[in-house]
Amino acid sequence: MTINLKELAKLLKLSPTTVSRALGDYPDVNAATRARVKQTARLHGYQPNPVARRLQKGKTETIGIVITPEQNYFSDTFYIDLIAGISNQITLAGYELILGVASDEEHEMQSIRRMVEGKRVDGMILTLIREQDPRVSYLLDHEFPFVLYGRTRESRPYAFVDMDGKKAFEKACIYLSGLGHQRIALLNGEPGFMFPVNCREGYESGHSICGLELDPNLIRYWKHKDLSSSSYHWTLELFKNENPPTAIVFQTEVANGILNGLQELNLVPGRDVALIGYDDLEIARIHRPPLSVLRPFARDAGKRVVEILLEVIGGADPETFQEIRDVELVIRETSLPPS
Amino acid sequence: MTINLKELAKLLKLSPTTVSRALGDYPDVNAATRARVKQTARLHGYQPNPVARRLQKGKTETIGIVITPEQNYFSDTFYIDLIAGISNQITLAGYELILGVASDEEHEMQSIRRMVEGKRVDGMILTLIREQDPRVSYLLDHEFPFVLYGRTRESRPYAFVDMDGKKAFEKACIYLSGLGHQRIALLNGEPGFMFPVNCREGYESGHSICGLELDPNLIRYWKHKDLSSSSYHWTLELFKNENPPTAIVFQTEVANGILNGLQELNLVPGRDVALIGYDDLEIARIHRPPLSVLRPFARDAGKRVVEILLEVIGGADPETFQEIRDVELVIRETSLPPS
DNA sequence: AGCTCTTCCCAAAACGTTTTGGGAATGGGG
DNA sequence: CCCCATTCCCAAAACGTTTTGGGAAGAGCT
Repeated sequence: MTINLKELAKLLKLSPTTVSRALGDYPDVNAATRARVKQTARLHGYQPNPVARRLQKGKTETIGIVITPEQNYFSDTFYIDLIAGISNQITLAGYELILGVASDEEHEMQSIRRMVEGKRVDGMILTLIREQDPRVSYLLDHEFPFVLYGRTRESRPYAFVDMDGKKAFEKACIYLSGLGHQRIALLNGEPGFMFPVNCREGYESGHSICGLELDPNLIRYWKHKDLSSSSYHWTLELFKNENPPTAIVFQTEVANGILNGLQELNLVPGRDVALIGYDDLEIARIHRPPLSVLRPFARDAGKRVVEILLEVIGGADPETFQEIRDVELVIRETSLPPS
Repeated sequence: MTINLKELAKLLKLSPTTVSRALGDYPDVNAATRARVKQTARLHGYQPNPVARRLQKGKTETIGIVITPEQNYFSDTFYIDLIAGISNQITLAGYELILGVASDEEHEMQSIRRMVEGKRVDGMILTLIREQDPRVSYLLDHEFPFVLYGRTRESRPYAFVDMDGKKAFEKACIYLSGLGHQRIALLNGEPGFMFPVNCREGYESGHSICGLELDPNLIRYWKHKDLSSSSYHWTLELFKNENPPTAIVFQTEVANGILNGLQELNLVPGRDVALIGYDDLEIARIHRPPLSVLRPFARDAGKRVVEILLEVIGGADPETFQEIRDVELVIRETSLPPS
């Protein structure tokens, strides 16, 4: 049904070589023949067989990503946007995106090994980065091209795109402090991951910039595994404090837990407690009152990750691609002065 | 760094043919040599280059799926489980899953054409099926292997795995009717998709079984595009009715909108209005009170979809693979008798 | 010894591209 | 008229497998 190069060449009374080179816009083929080739190629809907092409080129033209839903990926629509951005850009480059799904760290590593050692991909994208991340060491050890969405603690140079979580939480604290809040709680992500580390740094530097006192009782960590129940739990705990917070900063993915907690306590978001979440998820927009948020641009970041990965695959120095992107503070109705 | 077949053969002082056949467990190679081959293959970490293998075999050993986040895929964790199940089974079979992300129907079709006509996959999996689905016609026209997760209106035979949405909503209505509810509302999915059609059928047959009267005012449709706001809106509308419902059945993905609506109206879920959602999403479990739900098993369904697709790719008759799976009714705290 | 049957192995072809390394015309300059 | 560029094309090799179609050696039988 579908035509291949040899048949197309026979049709055109040309050699496969010339047809291939015509389609590849090589300069050593006559403009007229090139046009003729392209014309009939289009006519017959010829598309080079990607498998044959990959074998010859020694490239898979494929990049891999492994997700771990159990670690609460997709309930966070932020990651969907990221993957959408990645996928778009990959398609634009004529590449393929292969997806692995792993239930835990062990399977995740297994999936990566399969892709890398099985020569199934030319490069990898990593997300949900941990402070000590075995995936990063593995890929560095194997000198395999990769880009992180996020950062890790690793002395060897590598490419990454990350959101400036530190500055984001700094901004939030400064803004809240400006409104008069003095007791700001941080409901932070699971320890072990890198992002919460940055959040905490920003939280602390924000406090120090504004001359606010840090109270360890106001910092709590939820768990990926039971996102909502742990954030609910810690919200209740925060207000058992003899000197409870007047504001909370957090990642929007746990908004539900926090809001449930506040409702339980008969505290009205915005009026009784100021809230600023990181990530502009749907819940932030549809909640009454709508939540103030810190907004990263995931789709754009996904695009950038792919651009960089393709450069790295092409042999560019990873160290030259380390981008930390700004995050916007969007004021809605849950960031008012303390009552 | 990695060894290939020819090198391995040279090491073993055997021909590539024999090595290949030894690894492939062909009977025409001596048991002792087979063992020796496998041993050294393992020792050197030999893995056949999948690209070369695919070229020779004329199979991509890859299957494709295209998702449309804008049509609210992943915010519904049900689909994550589905993809997880699919991915697991695909990996088990030694296949690859390539993922396309499309923003609308046009790009979706484009992505499918690329996979099919570009010979990038051996088969496709389709989800979020519409009543008239151009993807299905396209694949049937091209005699390309595929399996639907869901059903469509199409006279030609095809393979599918679907949840019994009809029986699910029938069950829900019968249960509610048994509790004494007489005014049951249906907040249904977007028209044009097949699933809501089944839901409605079940809703209606449930009513007819119980001898309940159908009131068209109690059936409303939300939109994928603004899931939460449209379901919020229709919840408010339902109670403007002079004879408002005492129960609502719906898809759990719109639970947030409904719960917000009820809160606005000062109606307590469970006490003032009974609720049964389709899909056991996290929100159903963490909400106070926890929501009664209809629970399909997505992970298992994903596994089955892949099994069937591999059969169909292998040449099996698609018509013999049409599975409609039961859905369990899980009673929690929002399905009490009317007050 | 001659014949057939197993058993075990292999050379060569094939999959569909792209790349390499020319080579045959043509045209222009001397 | 000869030589050298330039232009345009192509045959063959290569990518790394699997499959095809034997073939050699040895065993068993008459």
